[in-house]
Amino acid sequence: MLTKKQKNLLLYINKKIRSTGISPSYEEMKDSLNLKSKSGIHRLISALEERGFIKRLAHKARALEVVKLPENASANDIFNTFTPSVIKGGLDTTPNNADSEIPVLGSIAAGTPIEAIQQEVDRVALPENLQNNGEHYGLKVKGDSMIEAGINDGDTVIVKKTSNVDSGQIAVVLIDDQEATLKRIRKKGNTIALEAANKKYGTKIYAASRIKIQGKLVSLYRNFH
Amino acid sequence: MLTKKQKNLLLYINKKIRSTGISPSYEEMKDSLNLKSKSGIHRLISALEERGFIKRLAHKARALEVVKLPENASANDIFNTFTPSVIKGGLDTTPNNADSEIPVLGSIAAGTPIEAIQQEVDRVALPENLQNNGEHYGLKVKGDSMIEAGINDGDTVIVKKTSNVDSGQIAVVLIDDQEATLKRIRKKGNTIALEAANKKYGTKIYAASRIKIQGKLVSLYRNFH
DNA sequence: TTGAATGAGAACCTTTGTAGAACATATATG
DNA sequence: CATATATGTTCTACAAAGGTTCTCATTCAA
Repeated sequence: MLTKKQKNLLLYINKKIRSTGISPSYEEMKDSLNLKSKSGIHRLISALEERGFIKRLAHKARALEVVKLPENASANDIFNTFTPSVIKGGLDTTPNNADSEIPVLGSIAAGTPIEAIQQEVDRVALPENLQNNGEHYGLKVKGDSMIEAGINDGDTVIVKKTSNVDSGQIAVVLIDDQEATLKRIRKKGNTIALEAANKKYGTKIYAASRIKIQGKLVSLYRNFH
Repeated sequence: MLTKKQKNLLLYINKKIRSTGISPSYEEMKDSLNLKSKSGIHRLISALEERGFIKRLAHKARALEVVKLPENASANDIFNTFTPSVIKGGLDTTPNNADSEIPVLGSIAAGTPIEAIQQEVDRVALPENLQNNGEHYGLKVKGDSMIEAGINDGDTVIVKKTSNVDSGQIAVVLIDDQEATLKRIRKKGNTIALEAANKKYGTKIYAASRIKIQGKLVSLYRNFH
């Protein structure tokens, strides 16, 4: 349904809105696509609107809204150019189980501002046994702070949205509404300890009021190349 | 409802859109079906539209949308018309999940006789980006010999059936047709070294003739409780 | 031979890139 | 609050590249 340019612009607009809450201007979009004239953007915007991907208020500044995203918004460029040499035995027929996919929201690590992880960077399939069992989202892991728990830099973790996480489990937490991190939590009275799984990083203890538990680690996914 | 060509084209379009988010052009579709002229594609597209499988915006570039897929697609149908390199028209998302699942064959570790891993113990969903890319199977990992590569006891690894594994990659190998193991391989002349990722276990070197490479590690799943 | 599937390529339309004028909206300042 | 200025949006125009549609000729298998 979309050309490459249209898709790139759509992803840029989406990213901009999700990370800043403000629509980009034509000027900004022009720069982001390395164009030298704004009129190209205008046509792309019109094409996106025509195809139902965005809505806009005509003649209003920065008044764009993303309605839907393209089927696959991630960097599967490798897959695109690769021609399989082995044929799989059984074909699958396929409906469309977009419903069983969850968004991968971005990278998480100590110090990541929460805004930075609101942006969808990929989509992964949600394993069947987790479907119908609450809302989930994916996060890309950055850094090695959980490496001794077998969670490596670049892994995708699947997190169940809940604030109900037992002491000793691994959770995504938000500290002071500021930074998001993936750590093992220990509840001790009115405090919560965040334990890294790497001797290089220590355990930090916070007042429970400073910590918001965003979700519980339920699954992990890694690709090898 | 559909001819072979129509079905294959439909599968190709679907795959392209789902994997890249961008509709293919007539030129690209022409190449994928090994046709020499775009006019054939035009006729196929019209037929697909007439039958309600796709929608398009007339006179717009790359403006196709897949509405539904054929009931079933067998490997034979594809073999007959596609050249293997393009095959797999691939459907990717899958309707009935059974088709997008792969067997988990049992546990693998040093010492496991090959028979022991022929038995299916579970099924897992195959991530979408791997679905059109060869035959895969899952294995439960037993033991800690790869722990420094972030592969823990109890993890499920997804393995692509192939004997084409580069030196330095992690593979499932069969030693003397007897035992199966998951190790990093290093090819050195006429020998193959199997490296564990755990200081407790050493590297073993075998004559290449004793080793059969069963597959390549492509992905890993873990569940937390 | 006959009909369906293929092939070539011209004709036509869309997309993209360029530039800049015209007009509307937001923001700053007296 | 009025207005100037800056920032944004919409439009026209032109050129080149890329895509789509069409007609007609050819091939191929039954």
